[in-house]
Amino acid sequence: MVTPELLSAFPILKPLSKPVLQKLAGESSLRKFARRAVVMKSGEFEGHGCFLFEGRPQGVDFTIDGREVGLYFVEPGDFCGELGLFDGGATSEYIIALTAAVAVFIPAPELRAVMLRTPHVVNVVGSKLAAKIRQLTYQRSLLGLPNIGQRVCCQLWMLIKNGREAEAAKATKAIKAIIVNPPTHMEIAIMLNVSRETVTRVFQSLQNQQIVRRDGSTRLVVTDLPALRRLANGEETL
Amino acid sequence: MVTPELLSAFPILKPLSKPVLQKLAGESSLRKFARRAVVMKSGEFEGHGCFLFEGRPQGVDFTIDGREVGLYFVEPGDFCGELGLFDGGATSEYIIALTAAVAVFIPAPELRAVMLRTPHVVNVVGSKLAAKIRQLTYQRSLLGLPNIGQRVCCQLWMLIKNGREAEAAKATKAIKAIIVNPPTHMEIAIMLNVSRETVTRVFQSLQNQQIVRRDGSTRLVVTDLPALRRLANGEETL
DNA sequence: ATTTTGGAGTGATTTGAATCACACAGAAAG
DNA sequence: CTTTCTGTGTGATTCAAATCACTCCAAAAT
Repeated sequence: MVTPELLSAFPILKPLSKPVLQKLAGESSLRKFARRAVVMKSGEFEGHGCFLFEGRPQGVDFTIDGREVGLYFVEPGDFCGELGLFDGGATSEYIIALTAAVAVFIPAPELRAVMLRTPHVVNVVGSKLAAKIRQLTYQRSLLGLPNIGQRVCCQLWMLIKNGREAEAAKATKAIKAIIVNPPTHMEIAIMLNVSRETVTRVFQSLQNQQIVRRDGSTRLVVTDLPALRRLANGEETL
Repeated sequence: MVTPELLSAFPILKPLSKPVLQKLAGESSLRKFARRAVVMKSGEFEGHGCFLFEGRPQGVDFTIDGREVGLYFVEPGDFCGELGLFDGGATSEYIIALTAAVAVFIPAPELRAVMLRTPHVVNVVGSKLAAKIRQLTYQRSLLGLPNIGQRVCCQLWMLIKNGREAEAAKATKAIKAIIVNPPTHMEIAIMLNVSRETVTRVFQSLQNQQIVRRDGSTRLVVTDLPALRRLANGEETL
């Protein structure tokens, strides 16, 4: 079902030797998820590493009173479920498929064994944890922004930056940018801890000022990147 | 100046072999810090691992408008500056010596090389990052709570739990708990993203209901732990 | 022994975002 | 080809927390 070739499609697993991949493949399983399905559950000990092929699931958490808190997105080629790899602890969030998704699951203990023997893998996983910490720290600082318009603009800005890191330097100077499959207003609202209506109103305002434009339902065009940057930096207000 | 014996006083470094410790010791330096000195600066690439001997410095972050946010404390025998060890990236917070502090500094590249060769060390550092992620995630979910009283109570509850993890099981049943050196209202306010006055009013309310009591300026006594728990869980409202 | 400072407590007022309650379009499902 | 969702757009209303503008207190600093 899962072949070593399939596994080596993932950057992190690519440098592994044939035999190791072979063994991992034997223990892995391929799973498909429908929209809104739960890919990974929080609170599960010794779960699986989840390597994503298709889809764009979101990491979410829930508050004590059951409200959803959006944290991040997982992109194809990336993986999740790495939190328990070092300490065997539970994953802290749920991963939910916003669209249909396909992923390879590798049992955590096996993955962990391979990881500890392979400096490269350990390094990638460790770097990912570090990146997540930076991301969470940043996200938290966003929530501290008193101005909600600014919050939304920062989030948009981040979506653009993360969307194409290679061209980040260029993108900073460019005037236009396109966000494909942008999060829905609801999803943004959950991430930024505001109501959906408020997000809609911010977008309305951005559109009136010709800063963003919708292009069908799958594309969001930012037509005035510098203006967005100024708003995100708080130099201007909506 | 720094001897291998000194290094092996740290649990994480203890399992390392003599020659490795010898080499690390040669590259390390011992530094002393006065009260209020900056032990580690955020945003520094390829810094140092910092192993603490004496003192109890605090990890702090700053809000956009420059206010300080207390995050956690580093205890003797523990270490900090681990965020950049995997990816060479920058630390996300400042570490500030609240009291005089003594620490060994090991350059990050050297520490990193040793770490990648030693599964035990990699494991400890990785686990530490994972724990931090769990903590940040929880903190993030707190900010999603619509009821502010609940937020404050959750934070208090966490302070109690983290204060004495060993007795956590017992503490859950106990009726009283003492928080030594509690954060100021201002600090709580910044952590929870509310105004200082609001925190004061919540505390006022908690005191009126005989749930907490102040004992001098350095101690906060929780006199009705179950009530606090109910408030934190949202079973009751202030 | 004062002055200064930083934290805490408290009312009055304001405000901005949540909530409610819709309407509407397009996509997916029947 | 309807019907049902899901995502979005928009006004009216409400309300809780921010802000403001103070006082009070205790611990540092001079």
